[in-house]
Order: sequence, then structure tokens, then C-alpha cells
Amino acid sequence: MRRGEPDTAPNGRPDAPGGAATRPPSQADVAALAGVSSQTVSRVVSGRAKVEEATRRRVVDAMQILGYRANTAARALATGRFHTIGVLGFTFGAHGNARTLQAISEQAQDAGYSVTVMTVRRHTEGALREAVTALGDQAVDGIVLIDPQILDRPGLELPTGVPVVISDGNPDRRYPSVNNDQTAGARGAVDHLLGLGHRTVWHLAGPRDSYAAQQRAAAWHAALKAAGVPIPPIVYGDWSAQSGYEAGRAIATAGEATAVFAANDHMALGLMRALDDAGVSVPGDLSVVGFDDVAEAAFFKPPLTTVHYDFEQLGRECVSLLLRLIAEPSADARVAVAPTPLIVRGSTAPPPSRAGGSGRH
Amino acid sequence: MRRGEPDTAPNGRPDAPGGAATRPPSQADVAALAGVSSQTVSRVVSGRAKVEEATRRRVVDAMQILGYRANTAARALATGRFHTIGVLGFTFGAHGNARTLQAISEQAQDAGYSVTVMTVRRHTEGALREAVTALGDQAVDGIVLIDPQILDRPGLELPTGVPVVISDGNPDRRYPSVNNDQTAGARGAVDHLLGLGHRTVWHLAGPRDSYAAQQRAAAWHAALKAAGVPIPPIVYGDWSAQSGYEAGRAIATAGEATAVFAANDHMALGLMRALDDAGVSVPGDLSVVGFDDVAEAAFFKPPLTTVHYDFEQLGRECVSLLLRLIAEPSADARVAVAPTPLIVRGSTAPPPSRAGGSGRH
DNA sequence: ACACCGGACCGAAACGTTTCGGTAACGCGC
DNA sequence: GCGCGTTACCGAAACGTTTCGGTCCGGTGT
Repeated sequence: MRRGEPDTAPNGRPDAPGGAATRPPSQADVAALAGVSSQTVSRVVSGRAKVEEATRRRVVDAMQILGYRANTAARALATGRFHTIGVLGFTFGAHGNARTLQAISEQAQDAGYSVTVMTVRRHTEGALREAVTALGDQAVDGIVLIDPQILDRPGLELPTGVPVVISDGNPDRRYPSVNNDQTAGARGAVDHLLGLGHRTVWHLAGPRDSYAAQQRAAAWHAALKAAGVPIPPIVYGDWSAQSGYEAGRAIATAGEATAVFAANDHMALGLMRALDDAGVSVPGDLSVVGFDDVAEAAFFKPPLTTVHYDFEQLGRECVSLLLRLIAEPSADARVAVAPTPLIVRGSTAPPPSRAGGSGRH
Repeated sequence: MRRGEPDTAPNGRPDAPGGAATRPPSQADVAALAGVSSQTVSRVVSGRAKVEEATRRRVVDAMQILGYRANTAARALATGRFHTIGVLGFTFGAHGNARTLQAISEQAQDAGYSVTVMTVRRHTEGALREAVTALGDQAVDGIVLIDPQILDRPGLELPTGVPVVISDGNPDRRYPSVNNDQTAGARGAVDHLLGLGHRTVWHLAGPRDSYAAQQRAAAWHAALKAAGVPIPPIVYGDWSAQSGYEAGRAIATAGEATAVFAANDHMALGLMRALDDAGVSVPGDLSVVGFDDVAEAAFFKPPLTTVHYDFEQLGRECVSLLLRLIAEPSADARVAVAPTPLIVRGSTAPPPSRAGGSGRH
């Protein structure tokens, strides 16, 4: 790593085309050109201290001429801050996570932070865990955990020493979490269906290990209980349309349900498709409510009544909270939650009248 | 940043609960505990040089005891390498980009690299551009450009000195690009429809500034031309289901088309919804082919015939190529492209017979 | 005139790695 | 027993910032 260049610079180093890669300009180079010391350059770039206007101009000009860019690594080494937050999850390809990540990225960028994504493989054991851990620590100032069930993996330790916030996670965990009001959303869905006259509402839940799925299921259960209506068994899916389709077949075969609340829109889509295949009309014979309000939901057939979920707000709040915790580790962890309004479209209606309702099959 | 601790360490610094944040262990600490010098520790962690087994054990044990983690910033400063690649795009919330990013992240992680996402706002001018640029340079060893039309933004300069690869971009640009075989996919879609007996095929294209959209449109055009059939005017959308719906209304009103090739599945969905609203049956009156093969496409009504697109392969190839270029800037830039097979489902059929076909309204 | 003060700036010491150049210790052939 | 190459290690110099502790200087109150 030595420079290896003689101090008595011989006539111009070869900057010729195809020549040696020339080292990018450093603070010291700027300082030399501007005729100041390097820490004055530092003061100018950080803007944290007084610099006389004339000096400042000279420095800025020199930076311009040389095309100076601060070296992130050196800064991080000196300050101990990376100005980077890590986002840790199973996948960023899934709809909700992708939207949340985008919001996180924008919000972080506005605050001068960059975002590193760290994915942990779902079905991976052993050594890779350590790799993830090693990746995560020391290179980020804080972490947003976007798939909180990662915490359930034995042996996966999050780096200590940096704050962690959980997106859509269980609040009684060891880390602060940010949640939209899923409970209200699920309750709104159930109440809407009951209000239409359905005797009860079935639930097509997300995977058991997902906290979001758990919370939606719990709210569904509570709403039914509060209404004093019978509580059907939960049907489980894995968020995918395929799993929704399979659940739909089962529900159609059972032939009891008149209303189903699905824990996300993709499963609702598969569900509706299965019902259609089975000759059950939506919403004539059976009403369906989704969750998420994906951009495509309005164009399903029928257009899906669903709970709107604000992933963008979720991501932004995660960043805000995390930055507060980075600045002041004991900061207040309370955050505002976004509302989850029900968007009523065409997939819900009153239950079929008694006459034609029971023998439909 | 000075340590400020007396060299003659007084009896045990207070590591008491709530005590001062104690500096993480450094290489030197490990070296001291193991009774070796710090560069031997370096040799052990890098594994690049011979170390006697006994020494090696002592060092490893010491690292274990102290919970040593290498400091990324210091390493980056010393080596000039960050072991990080940046992914630059307009948004990671969109379906294709999200899947590509996920694949990039996994592939990079397997190679020991981490991934930083950098988003540039679509409708933003001026100073923010510089922010993006500043963010991008010096902190990454290479860049994957996931929304190549970013290059069309005047004034946005990519950092020089690091390799850049373009995902799904125009090959005659200044950077190497990785493309799946979009042309074959689009041609397959058109040929399928023509093979079913349609006189011609309309095209619902993606936004004009998208290279992927351009390429699909060009392939559609070429396929029609090769078949010697009339070429209808292109209808443009913006990838969204909403824009597909609007296009569908126009196409239904015109009443000429019997087959439409949509440049992605979401637009195809909106299109089908508009046709349905207009009383045009799919595929009875009009056939629709999509592009992407999103997981939900099989559950649309009708199930969508579409071109399968392998975003995962795309992302992986981008990383492979980029890592080759990082290691050897003049490396061969040729990459394998993934096939784009047509998945035939229920949204395509032969055109309506002449009798009932023309007067459908 | 003098001490004093604050503003603008500088010299130099960290931050924790990697790596260059060396150096003891050791085996080996002559 | 002497040179010589190897092996296993170490001392110390970078890498480019930030920041501590000063210094120089021009003003101000007495």
C-alpha cells in the first residue's frame, strides 16, 4: 500500500491514455491546492465550523478542480459512524417487503444515510448464519428488521451495539417495533362483512410464523367474539395465490362459508379463482375481503374489497425511529401508526338469501 | 476521538450496567491476548498466509473470548476495496426490480459482497442528483444499474472508476449489459397468437423511456412484419394495471382487435378488466398475452397466457459479470441469457368466427 | 500600553486495518 | 561451520478522515 513514488516528482507522471490508475484526490491534495491545511478542508465539507468566506471559496474551487470526493471508509473509521442502515429480511422480492424497502431507502437517503440490504436464506443452516451476522455488524449504524420471525431462528444473533427496530413485529420483543394498525384493519374487514348480514366470517390466514399474520388472525378472532357469532376454523396459507387457491378449494368443498377474510390480496385472488372454478360466485354466493390493497386489486374480477395497508408509511416510520435511536439510544420509541381503511369494491355483498343459499354446491 | 484512558489502567474500568460504552475489541487487543503481533491476527483472519497451527489456535481463541469483529471501515480504508456493490434504480418496489434485487442480494452475499441500494427519485431535479452521485462513489466497488433509463437523465453522472453493468439495458450504451432474451419472448407471444389464426396482434407497450418496453415493442413489430400482416398502432401504458385498463377501454371502443400482446402482466390484467367491463369476452372475442409471468398470473380470470421472465437469473448474471469486471476490468463482458418461454394458459384462443366477430360492439 | 479574548486556522495524533521490508531460527548441502 | 533459502513472525508505515490542543492575530476594555 505504499505510494512508492519518489518525493522529487520527475517530470509529470504518465497520465497518458491507458496509463496507471491515478489515486483519487484526497483532502490533503485539495488543501495543498487551496493553500490551506487539510482540516480546514474538513471544516468546509462538514460545514460544522466557521470558515472565512474567502477561504471557503478557495477550498470549494479546489475541490471542484480536483473532483474531490470524500472517502467514506476513512470518514467512517475516524468517526465510528457509517451513515448506513441495514435492512434485514428473508426476501425483498415479496410485495410488502419491496414497498417497505423502497420507502426506507428514500427516507434514509433524505437523511443522508445509505441502505444496505441483508437477506437471510429461509432454509439455510449453520455457517451462513455467522456470515450474515458478520455482514451485519460494524458496517451499519442501525438495523431495520423487516421479517421479524427471523428472531425465531435459533443461533442467529443480531449484532449488539447498534439499535434495531422491527417492522411489523411483536411489540413485546426485545426491540422496539413499528406497526400499522393491523388490528383495526382486520376488525374493519370483519365488521364490514357482518354488517352486510353474514352470520360469520371465515379467515384465510398467512403463515403461522408471521407476526403480521398472527395479528390479523387475532383481530379477526376478537371481532367475531365481540359480535358473539360462531368462530369457524382458521385456514392457513403462505401468502401466495397458489395457497389461496388450495384454501379456496377446501372452503368451496365444505360449502359452509358465505364470507372469507383473506390475510392478503394474493391469497384472496387465488381463493376467488378456486371459488369460480367450483361454481361459487363472488360476491353472489360468497364475499371475499383481502388485505394490503395492492395496485392490481381494483382490477381483479370481481374488484377486490380489501384493507389498505400503507407500507410506505411503515418504512418511513421505521427509519425515523431508527435514526432517533442512533442519535439518542434512549430515545422515546413511540411511533405513530398509519390507519388501515377498508376499501370497499365488488367482492363483498350481503349473503345469499336463505332460499337459494344452502343448496348451492 | 482520543482514547483518553490512562495507560496505567486503574483497577478495572467500570463495565457496570449502564456503564460507559466500551470500545469494541480491535486486532491489537486480540494480538495482545494471544501474545502475537497484530499482523499475525490479520493473517489469521484473512487466511492468506501461513500461520503455525498452535499460533492460529491461540489467535482464534482470543478472538472468540473477546468477541472480535473486524472493522469494515478500517479494512476498506487500507485495501481500497469495500466488498460492496451498489444497485441503482428508480424504485425497488416494482415487481421486476424487486425480484432482481433479491437475486442480486443473494448472489452478492454468496460472494462475500454486500449490497447497497441507491434510489433516484423520478421527478426530482438539481441538487439531489449530486447527492445520489456522492452516495454512489467511493463506497461501492461496482454498480448494477437496474433502471437503465436513468442514464437518460441529463446531469446525472455515474461515478467513474468503478465498473457498471446494466440490467436489461441497451447493449450499445457505454456500459456492458445483461439481458434475458426479451426479443424471443415477444416473438413467441406474437407467433402464438398468429398461429391461433389471428389476422394481426395489437401491442400494449410499456413506457417509452423503458428499454425493456422498447425491445418488446420492437420484437412485436418485427414479428408482425416477418409474418407480413398489418401492423396496428402501438398503445402505450406505464406498466400499471390502471394504465392497462385505460388502454383496454380504448381498444374495446375501437373494436378492431382480436388479440393483444401486453408488455407486462399487470397491464394485461387491467386490460382484461376493461374488456370485461365492455362486454368483450377473453379469450372468446379477444385473446390477451402478458409478459413476466408473475406468480398471480395463473389465478387471473381467465388465467393469463404470458411470457415467463427470469428476473432471478438476470440478477445473478449481473452480479457475476460485475464481480468479474471488478476483479479484472477488461474481462469479457459476454453473458448467457435466460430463455423466455411462453406459458400458455386460458387467455388466448382462436379468433371469433367471422359470423359473430365483427358486430360484437 | 497592556493583558485579555475570541476567531480563524494549523500540526499532529488518533481510528483499525493491510502490507512492506526485515529478522531471527532453522534445515541443508557443501 | 558457512552461506543460503524458507518459514513464521514482527515493527512500522501507510490509507484519508476527524478532532484535540494550540498558535497567531487583530480587536477591545482599562
